[in-house]
Amino acid sequence: MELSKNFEPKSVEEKWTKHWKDHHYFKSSPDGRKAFTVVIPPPNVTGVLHMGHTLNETVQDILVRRARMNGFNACWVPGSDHASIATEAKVVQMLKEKGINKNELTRGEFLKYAFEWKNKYGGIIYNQIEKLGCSVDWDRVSFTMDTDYYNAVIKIFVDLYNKGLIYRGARMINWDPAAKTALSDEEVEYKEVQATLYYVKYKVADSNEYVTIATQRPETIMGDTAICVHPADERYAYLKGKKIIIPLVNRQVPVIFDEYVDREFGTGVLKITPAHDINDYNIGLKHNLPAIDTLNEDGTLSEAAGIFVGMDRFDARKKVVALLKEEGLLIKEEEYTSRLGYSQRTSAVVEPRISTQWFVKMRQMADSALGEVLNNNIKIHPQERFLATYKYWLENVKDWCISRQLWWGQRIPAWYDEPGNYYVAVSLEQLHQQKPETKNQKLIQDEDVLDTWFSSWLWPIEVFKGISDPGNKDINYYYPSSVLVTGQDIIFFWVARMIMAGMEYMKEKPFSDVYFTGMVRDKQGRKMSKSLGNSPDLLELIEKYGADAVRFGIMISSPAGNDLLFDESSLEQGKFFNNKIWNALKLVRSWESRVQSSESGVQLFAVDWFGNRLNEVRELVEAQFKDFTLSEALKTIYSLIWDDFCSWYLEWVKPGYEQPIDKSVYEKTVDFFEQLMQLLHPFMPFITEEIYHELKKQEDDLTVKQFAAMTVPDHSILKNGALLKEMITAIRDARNKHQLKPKDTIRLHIQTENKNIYQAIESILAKQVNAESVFYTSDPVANCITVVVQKEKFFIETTTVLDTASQKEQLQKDLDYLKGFLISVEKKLGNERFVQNAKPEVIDIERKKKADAEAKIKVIEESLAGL
RNA sequence: GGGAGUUUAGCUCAGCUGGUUCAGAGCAUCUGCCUUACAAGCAGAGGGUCGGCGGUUCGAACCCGUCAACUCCCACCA
Repeated sequence: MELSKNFEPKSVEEKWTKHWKDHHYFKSSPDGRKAFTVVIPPPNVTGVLHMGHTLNETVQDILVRRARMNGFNACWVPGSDHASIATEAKVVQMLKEKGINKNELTRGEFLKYAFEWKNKYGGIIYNQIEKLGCSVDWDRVSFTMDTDYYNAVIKIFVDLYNKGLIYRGARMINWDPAAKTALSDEEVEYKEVQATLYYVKYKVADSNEYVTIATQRPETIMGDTAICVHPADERYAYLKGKKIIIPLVNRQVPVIFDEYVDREFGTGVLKITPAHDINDYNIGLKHNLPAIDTLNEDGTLSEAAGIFVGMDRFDARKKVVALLKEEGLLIKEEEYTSRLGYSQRTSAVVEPRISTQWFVKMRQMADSALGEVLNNNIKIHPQERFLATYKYWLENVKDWCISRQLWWGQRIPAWYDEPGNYYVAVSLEQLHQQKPETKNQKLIQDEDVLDTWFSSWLWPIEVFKGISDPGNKDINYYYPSSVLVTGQDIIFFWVARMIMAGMEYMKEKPFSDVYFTGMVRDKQGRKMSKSLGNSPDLLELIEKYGADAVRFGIMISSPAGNDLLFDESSLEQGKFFNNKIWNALKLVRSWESRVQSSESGVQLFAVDWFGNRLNEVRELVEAQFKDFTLSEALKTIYSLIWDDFCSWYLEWVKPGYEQPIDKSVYEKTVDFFEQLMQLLHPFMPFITEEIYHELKKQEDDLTVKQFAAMTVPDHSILKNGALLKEMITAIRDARNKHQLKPKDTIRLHIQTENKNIYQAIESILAKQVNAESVFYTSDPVANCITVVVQKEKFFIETTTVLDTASQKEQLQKDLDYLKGFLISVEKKLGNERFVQNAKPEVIDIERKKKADAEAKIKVIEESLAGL
C-alpha cells in the first residue's frame, strides 16, 4: 500500500485504540508476574481535563507502558472524585440557571441531579483520558461515591470514632459563606489584597476621653466584647479597670491586657471580637469573654448585630463606615496591604466562625506518615526538596475538620436523639443492634457530609476493595502501588493523608515512589485559568497535532519537578517529529523491492556502529527512568532517532539511486527501526505501533512486546563512529567556509600513519563529503584546503580556484586558538602543586591534551608554509 | 515573620562525586541548499565574565560566605 506523504494521526489513533481495547492489553488481573500498580489521581467530576492533568496522565502512561514492556503486570486504575464542595457548587449553579432553587429540593431530589451531572462530566473525562492514549484498565474504573466506596468511607469514619480519633466539638473553623459550609485549613487560599484600615474612636466610659482603634473590619464592631492593650504600654496604663463604650451599639465592655498586642501596629489598641477572628477567639477564651456572633451562615448580619440586620457583610461595612463618619467617630482611613483567606472552591472570602463540627485527631497518624518518608520507604521524585515541606506540615499538623454542610458526599453516620445525645454506627440497623434502647427513640441523622479528601485518602486501598472486602486477591496483589504521580499542590490534602490511611489500615505505605509534576503555566509564566483564556482545550490540541505530538510536547518541555511553561510550539515540534519518523519509514520501505543477497558486507561498519550506539543509549535511558528524569529520557531518544538514526545511519547505508541494498543490511535496518519504535513507544504509543506494523508483517503488537535484554556496547566501534562523524562535519564545514557548491566533487587526501582504521569507513566518508576519490599519503599535499581532526590531517583538493588569503586567515585563526590552549595546558603541567595534588588520570589527560595540541599546531604550520 | 527553591546563549533548560578539547541541548537567529524519505526538510555557523562580590583550592558553573532579583510553601498583627 502506498504510504501517505505525511503522518496522519487521527485514523491511526482510532485504529490502535480499538485494537488494544479489543485485545484487552490493558486489562490486568493478578498472576505470577510482579505487579506494577498505578492509581490515577482521580480528577474532579466538575469539568474537563486541563493541561495539568494532561501532563500527569502522560507521565503515568509512560511509566506504566514501560513497566508493561519490561515484564511487569502493569495495572493502571482510572477513576474520578466526587469533589463534594466543588461539584455541589456547580450543580447548584446549574439548577439556578434552570430556575431551580436548591433549598426547595429535598436531599434526594438534589442528589438525583448531582448524579446526572456526574455521569455527564465523568464521561467527558474518561473520553479525554482514552484519547490521550492512556493505557488504563477500564474494567477497574472507580468513583469515590460508588456504593462499596461509600460504605468503606463510612466504615472508616466509625472505626476512627471508636478508636477515639474522631470527635465532635465547637471550634472556630473556616466558613465558606457562599457554599454555607465549613472548610478545612487546607481549603483556604490566602491572597494579598489592598485593604483599608479604619481608625475608629471608642469612648471611655464615665469620662470624656476616647481611645482610637484601627480595624479592618468595622462591620464586626457590634460583636466586640472587649478592647485589649499591651500590659507594658504606658500610653494606655490609665485604662486599667475602665470600661469602654462600643460605638453604634453603646455596649460597655472591659479593657483587658494581653501581650499578644503589637504596640507598633495601628494605635496599639485592639478590639476583641471573639466570634469573628481566630486570634480574638483565642484571647476571648483566655480572658473568659463572651462571643457575640453577628453574622448569619450566608455572611449577612444577624439579629445579634442589632443594626443592618440581614445586610451582606461587605455592604454593611460601607454603611457602618458611613455611620461612624456621621457621628464623627472615624478619624482616618489608611490603605494597606493585607492577606485575605478565600475559599479554594467557591472563591468567597472565608469567614472565621465558631461552630460544632467533626474533627480527626492527626498527631498519631501524622507521626507514622512522617516516619515512612523520613526512613526512605517512600521516595520523593524528582527532587527531594518537598521533603522539608512535607516534614514541616506533619510536625505542625492540626486536627482535620471533616464535616461539610453539604449534601453531595458521604453522609456522616451519626444519629441524634431528642435530648441531643448522639450515636455513631455504620447504619441505623447496626445502631439498633448495638444499642437496643435506641430503637424506641426518635433519631435524626446528621445532615452533614464528609470532606472529599476523607474519601480520597483511601483511594489506593479502596480501588482494590481493600476496605470493603479486606484481604481480597486484588488488594493483596496490587497493594502497595508502585508510583504516585501528582502535583505538589496537593501534598497535604492528599499525599500525606493517603500515607496516613495506608499506615493505619494496611500497616504499609500506599506507594513506593511519589513523582511530583510541576505546575503547567502559559508562555508568560502565568497560571492557566479560564478567565485569562490561556488554558487550551485538550481535545482541540489532539485534533490539531495528534495525541502523540501532544504527549511529546508536554513532556519535552517538562523539566523534572519544575513548573512547565506551556507553549504550542513544542507540540509542533512533536508533530514534526512524527513526520520525520514517518518519512524514515517511507525511505526504508522504498528499499524493500531492491533487496539483494550478497556477501559484500560493504556497509558493515554502519550497522555495527548503530547497533552499539542503540545499546549505549538504551543504558542511558534506563538510568534516566531510574532517576525519573523523563523529559531527559525523551530528549535522548529523540536525538537517537533524529540524529543518529536518520541523519547518520540511514545516510550511511542508503544505496545509490536505483541501486540494490544488501539483504542483511536491510534486515538490520528494519530491526533497528523496530527497536527504536519500542524505545519510544511509552512516550508516543500510536505512531510507534503504526510504524512497527508498517515495517513488516507482525504477529504481535508493540504495546505488549517485551524489551530484549541489553548487551554491553563495544566502545572502540563507538569511538570510530564518533571519529567518522567528526571528520565529516569538519570537512563539510571547511567546504562551507570556502564556499564550495554541494555539487562540486572533491578529492580527499588523508595523511595518516594508520590507514587501516579508514578502510572500514572510507566509502561512507567519501559519500558524505561528496568525494569522488580518497587517497592516502604520508606527506602534506599542497594547494589544498587543510582540515585537522584529532591527530589526522585531511586535504581537500578541488577544481574550484581557492582563495589563498582566506585559507591563510582561517588557518591562522585555528592556530591562534591552539597556541593559547597549549599555553594554558603547559602552565598547568608546569605547576608543581598541580602535578603533586591532582589525580594521576587527570594529569594523563592533560599530557594527552598537550601532545594533541602540539601535533595539530605542527600540521597547521606546515600547511601555512605550503601556501 | 519562618522555610525552601531558582538565577548558565535571545527563549526554555542540561551540566553526576570541583580538573578549560564540558561551557552543552532544543527552539529562535544567520548562511548555503527544492540533493532520488522528509522545505514539517538537509548541511553548516554565530552567540554566554555560568546573577554580583569575597573566600577555600594547584584548579570553581560546581564547595563556603555574603549581597541582589525572582518563585513557591507555611504562619496570618487588628
